[in-house]
Amino acid sequence: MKHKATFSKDLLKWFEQNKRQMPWRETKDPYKIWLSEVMLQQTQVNTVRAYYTRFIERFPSIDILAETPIDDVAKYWEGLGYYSRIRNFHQAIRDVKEHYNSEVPNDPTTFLSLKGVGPYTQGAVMSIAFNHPLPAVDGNVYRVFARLDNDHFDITNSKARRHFESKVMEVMPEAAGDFNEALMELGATVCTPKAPLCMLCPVQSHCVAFEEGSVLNLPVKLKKVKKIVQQYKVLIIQKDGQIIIEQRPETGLLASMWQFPMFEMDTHVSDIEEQMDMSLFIEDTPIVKTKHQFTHLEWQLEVYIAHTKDIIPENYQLISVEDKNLYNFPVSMTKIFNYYIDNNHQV
DNA sequence: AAGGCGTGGTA
DNA sequence: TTACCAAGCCT
Repeated sequence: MKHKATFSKDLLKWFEQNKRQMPWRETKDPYKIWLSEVMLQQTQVNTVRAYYTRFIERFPSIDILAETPIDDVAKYWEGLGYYSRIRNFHQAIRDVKEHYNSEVPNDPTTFLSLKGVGPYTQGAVMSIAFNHPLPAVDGNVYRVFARLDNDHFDITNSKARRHFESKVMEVMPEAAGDFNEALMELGATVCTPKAPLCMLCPVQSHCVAFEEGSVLNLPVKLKKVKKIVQQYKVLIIQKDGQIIIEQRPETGLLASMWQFPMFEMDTHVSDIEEQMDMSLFIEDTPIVKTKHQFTHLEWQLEVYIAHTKDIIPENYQLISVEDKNLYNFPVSMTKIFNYYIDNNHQV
């Protein structure tokens, strides 16, 4: 970010003048602030408002909540989603009554140990209620700092939270709670994911992504692609002291590379013989089972020794083990080849 | 450490 | 319709 020295002051000034009214901003009660933070996890402000008000009217204090059975409490969470939140919160509140004299612990480490309190909730409650100088990094903060610093760090990476926490701490002012709230408020109302209001942004002059025109590309969030599992039988077919290989198609996965003939796991021997136009004797048990990982899929391979006396069709190649360096094999096949040699399965 | 957990809103 | 997003945490 640019002008690091004045960033926090500019943001706080904007927040003073633009913060939205919310029920939980009308109190300094740590219990109520905590409740609001739990409700706001993965849930938008407009959804939370009504739930928060009803909940606090019914359970205005830690003692009252702690003394109510969980099933009665859970009724006040119906429709809000992520229901483990209320079970964990209720358990935590009972712990607070039991072990901390019904007062929210004014100690970040103790507070973090409570059920349902993670790094975000710890930072948010401790800074807003007690002004501890801790970061409270949520999705908004990822986005705001990724843009301020034109930072292309992948936010799905497990190291992302710590990465952005350190950025927050570099500019953390004395008013920690207000600053954390201001960052989230900015992300929720101005520095939004799809249609950010950069022309209204109070820290536009600090924003490198705005300068570079990369705002809409940030933050970087790599797509999670489900790995497809493919299971194959791999045949090492022996004939007259040599073995059979084939070349893969010119396009696609492992284009034009060589491999042992392989067939989907549930292919019957008769179908294999028909496809290869050869008669085969395939041994009953695989000599080895291996896995091979690609970016987007996984091969699970069972390797079988087979024998034939037939003429080899033209689309196959009969080679000697010593000639394997003359052909281009992917790692998966090289491993099988080496296993085959090292374990004396040769003819 | 990657997946599961809920619901409502938006493009 | 589908995909993605929204103040995360637990296992």
